[in-house]
Amino acid sequence: MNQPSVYSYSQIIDAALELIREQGWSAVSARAVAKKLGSSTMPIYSHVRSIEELEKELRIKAQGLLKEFQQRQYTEHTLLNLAFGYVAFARDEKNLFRFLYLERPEKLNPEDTSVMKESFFAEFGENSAEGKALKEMQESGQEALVQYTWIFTHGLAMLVNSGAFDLNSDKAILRFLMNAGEAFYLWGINKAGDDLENKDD
Amino acid sequence: MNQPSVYSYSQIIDAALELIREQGWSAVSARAVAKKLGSSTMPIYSHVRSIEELEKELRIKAQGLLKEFQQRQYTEHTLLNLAFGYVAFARDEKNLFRFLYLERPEKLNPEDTSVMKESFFAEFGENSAEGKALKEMQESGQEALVQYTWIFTHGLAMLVNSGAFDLNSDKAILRFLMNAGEAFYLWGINKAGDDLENKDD
DNA sequence: TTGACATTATAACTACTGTTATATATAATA
DNA sequence: TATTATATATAACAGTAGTTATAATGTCAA
Repeated sequence: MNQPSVYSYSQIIDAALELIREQGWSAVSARAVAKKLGSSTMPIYSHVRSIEELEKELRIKAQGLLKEFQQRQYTEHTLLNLAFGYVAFARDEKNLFRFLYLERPEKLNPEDTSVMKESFFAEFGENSAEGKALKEMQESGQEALVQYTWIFTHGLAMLVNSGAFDLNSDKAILRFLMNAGEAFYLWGINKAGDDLENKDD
Repeated sequence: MNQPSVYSYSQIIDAALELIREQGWSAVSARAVAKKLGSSTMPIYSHVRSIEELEKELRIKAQGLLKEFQQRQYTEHTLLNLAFGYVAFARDEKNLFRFLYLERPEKLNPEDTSVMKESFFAEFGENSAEGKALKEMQESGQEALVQYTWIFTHGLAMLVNSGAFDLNSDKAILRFLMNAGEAFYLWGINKAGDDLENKDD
């Protein structure tokens, strides 16, 4: 009794995402997506209530792509993979990264840090000497260690994204991350539960 | 032979800047500035060729405000003052910071790092033991040290700006910065001119 | 084949933008 | 005082945005 839609939901999302990739979020409009799709604006509005809703869907899709970057096995270290994936995404998908975190940011979900913490301990298991030392750190010290790594990773990603740092080679990025991580780690061991615990005042 | 203008250049800039402060760059338009000024759009165009030029002027003005933040003497340490001022600006002038570095970024001027490096050495003068140790580091090691500090500062500023970290107290910000700086510094001393020098491959 | 209905295209509405042409008012000069 | 240059206001132009009313199209069911 009806007619099959010729433009699918995913076609629309993909077209819009491609627009962000190529020209950034500011290039996304109902008409621009339609043009990319070779249609009028109507198919878009039949799959999505508004442009605002389209934006939400695009954010979900983009976050999925980021997740892919972060879940690849660049190294043996889970935490390092997460951090490197984040920076590589900022470098290789400049407009998507800008869309997610710079131009149209929403509140950073609290998971971001807790996930990093988990994988951090998954990495430094009970085998390594580092793992043992880490376990002896206070809870607050552990959290702080992950926080510091996260802050540094975020900073590096922004600067690489903006072009302030031109890190074409993956090795260079990895070295930055490893060096910083090592610095924080060693510092944390020495200061374990010392300066770290009195966090707010 | 002419009439004194009732709306001055600085009045216009200030009105526009206030708009950014309150509602972000996206709220700035010829008509919006005029409304804030209680005038028509004409006085704006008599002082400024276009909105694009207005944006340039606003960026200069905003950068001046950032500089003020960075030049205050929060502590004894010049580098720490620079870093803290940057983060405090990101926290206290959210929309101005977003205007400068997030929404409408331009290429980061290379000075940013070189300035930090200079003040870094001005701080750790020849008096302190740290200063001496620092001098013994290779040139590349010194640069890296400043880079790492800069990256961390940038990351912290972004996260504080976005609300991911809610650091109301100056002390908390200072502790983050000092801890990270100390970690990098100690790490740099140990590794002096070791891993640090082979920077790109 | 015909009727009903979903999908799509066209075009319009409203609201906003930067910019400018025109008109008005005002103050300094002759 | 009359003239003239300038500042400002009003209003318009062209372009864009989101959204939607209307019309055309095509497909399925009877």
